[in-house]
Amino acid sequence: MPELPEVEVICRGIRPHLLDRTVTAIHASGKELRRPIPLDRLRREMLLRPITFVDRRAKYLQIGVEGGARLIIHLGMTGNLGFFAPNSQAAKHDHLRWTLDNNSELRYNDSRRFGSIIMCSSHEIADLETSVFQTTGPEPFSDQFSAEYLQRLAKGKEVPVKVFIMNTRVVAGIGNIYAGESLFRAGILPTRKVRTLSGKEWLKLVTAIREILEEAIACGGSTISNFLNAHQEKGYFQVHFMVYGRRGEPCPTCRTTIENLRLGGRASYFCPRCQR
DNA sequence: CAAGTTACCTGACGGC
DNA sequence: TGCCGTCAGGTAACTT
Repeated sequence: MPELPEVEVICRGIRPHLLDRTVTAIHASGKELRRPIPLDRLRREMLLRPITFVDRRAKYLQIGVEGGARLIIHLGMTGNLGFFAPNSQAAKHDHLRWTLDNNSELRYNDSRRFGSIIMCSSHEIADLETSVFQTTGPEPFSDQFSAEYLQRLAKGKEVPVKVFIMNTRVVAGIGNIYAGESLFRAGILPTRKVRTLSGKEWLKLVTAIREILEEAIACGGSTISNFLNAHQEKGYFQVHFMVYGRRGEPCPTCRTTIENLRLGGRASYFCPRCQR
């Protein structure tokens, strides 16, 4: 489900409800996610400690508590976090619930269970960049993410550009939808081998990625089937999709029929005329 | 090493 | 109505 914009929208939605509150109880469904939920650790590190920050890094949410411990959540394909009133009915696939000191609840729901819940103690925080985030590349809005950086990394490589920008080691937060939409805006075919892109093309791509992500965040993310923000509201960036899911439809720019193929196992949509 | 494939899991949808 | 195959917003562990 969530790429960078959706995770950012969730982050902004839950932050005001969490800051300066404390967690008074934690309940789990008993089902495993990618890995077992470390329930004892969560209780030991989080309970009764005021929450000091709520942030996003790549597609991870980070919730810090006083004393330095940090909860790190990845939503996988179908994970979501929401805020709920006291005593409201739990839904199917709610796998983790944090009760706050005002009795409201933060809930983690994930039907496919590809997400992960990681609890870091205060003395594990210093090593985060070489542990949890070891395979996580620069943020797309950081100075480190530039045309020069991409061109250097791409040198001599045969990978299709869409697969390259979806590689979390190359850049954080870009998944299948926003990779495809960014390539359309940059006028670059998803199949292009990265060693063939010019500096000018890399710059167009960096700019397109930043614009698309910003616009998607401003729209509250994209709701394809079930993404909802922390207050169970839909995003609406999906109405701005130029190519994603539009096989057989006319290109919004030139009316050429949108095509579709599989790259790295993922559906990839493009306009064969606007993208070269 | 790089590049391609598979596995993890549930649910929605289309064809028959 | 139901059964079956295919696909889905991610990532890492495999294989080649």
